[in-house]
Amino acid sequence: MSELGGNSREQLKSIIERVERLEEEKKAAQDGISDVYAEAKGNGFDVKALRAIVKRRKQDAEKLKEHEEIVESYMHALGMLADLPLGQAAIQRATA
Amino acid sequence: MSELGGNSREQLKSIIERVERLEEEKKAAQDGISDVYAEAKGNGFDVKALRAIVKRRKQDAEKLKEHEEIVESYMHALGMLADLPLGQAAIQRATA
Amino acid sequence: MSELGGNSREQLKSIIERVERLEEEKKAAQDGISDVYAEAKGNGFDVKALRAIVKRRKQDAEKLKEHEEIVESYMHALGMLADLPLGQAAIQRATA
Amino acid sequence: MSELGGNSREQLKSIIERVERLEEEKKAAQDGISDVYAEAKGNGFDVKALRAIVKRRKQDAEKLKEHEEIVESYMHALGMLADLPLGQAAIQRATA
DNA sequence: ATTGATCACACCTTGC
DNA sequence: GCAAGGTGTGATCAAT
Repeated sequence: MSELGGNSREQLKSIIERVERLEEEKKAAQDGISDVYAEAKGNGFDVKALRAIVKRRKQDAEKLKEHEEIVESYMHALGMLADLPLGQAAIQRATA
Repeated sequence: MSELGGNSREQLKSIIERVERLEEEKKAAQDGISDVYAEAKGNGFDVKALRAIVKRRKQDAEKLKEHEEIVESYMHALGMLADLPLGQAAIQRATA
Repeated sequence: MSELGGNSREQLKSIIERVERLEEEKKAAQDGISDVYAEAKGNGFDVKALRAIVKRRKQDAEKLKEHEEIVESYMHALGMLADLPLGQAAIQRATA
Repeated sequence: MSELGGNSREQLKSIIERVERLEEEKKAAQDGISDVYAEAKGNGFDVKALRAIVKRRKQDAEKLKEHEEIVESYMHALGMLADLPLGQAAIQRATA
């Protein structure tokens, strides 16, 4: 059967501790979210609608990011043209 | 259509901001976990085994026991599996 | 551009047909498995446990043993986990 | 610990047998696919290209199915008109 | 029922 | 050509 040397043993302990620490943080964040919604509900808000808003905003952010990456790639492709007048025009067309 | 007064509007803004802040923290924690495992893998650890350790430690002892008892009872009901094709094959391999 | 003679064309057709036929069979088998589990669930069986049984039986005994030895050695290297936060908590729960 | 009565025991055995039988079929199909490609390779075909063809044909089939479902829903929506002259015209427009 | 994470498997690619 | 590591896909699982 395989055995772990003292060095690996320390590493292992560190890994487990770090993961468990992070999982606690993750759970804390999730609990916080639940709390916020619970409080909102107590103040008369429609929690389902709130979740829908958050969801939509996240999707919007993703879409924006995606778009910016495309623009980015265009910019890069046009890179060597960027400081010339006609290059400027091309960039304008690509990002319009 | 329903409208929100200035007060509720402020509340709403606060709710969304708090949730989004917490979701960022949650994501950061998850990313951190992935990073730790990736690093561990780079150091030669068996990530699957690491996950098994964390899971085992997290798992409610009761629930785990329950699951294992069900599996156990099924195994028992199958008479140690000896009369099923794959069971035969497994036995062959084990005794080869 | 490369062209296929009549002979190769026939071969090609045969290859595609055979692969697609086999992929249909594969999918049918997968669907059948899902059906069996769904039916079992309807009869009150714990599907997760059933999957665990099948998995355990399928698993190469060697490989399973290997995995468990790694987990084992990790557990051992952690000195039975007693000095980690979640380990403490688990002990608390177990002895409550 | 939970025990299974004789009736359930029979059911359980049947479930496991059926699943394992289906998994064998699934594996046989997968192996057959690999064999076909291997044979094709031996006959000078580019396996990667063959896979691409099969993949594209599957995608096409899915797209077609999707399209037909939409048509189907239109047909259904127009259902009560289907046997009247003007209804026929509407269906033609919807499925064009 | 929906979503995100994990897992298993087949595939591809790189290095030898 | 093969073995090994990375990638992608489909299924399962957990949490919501």
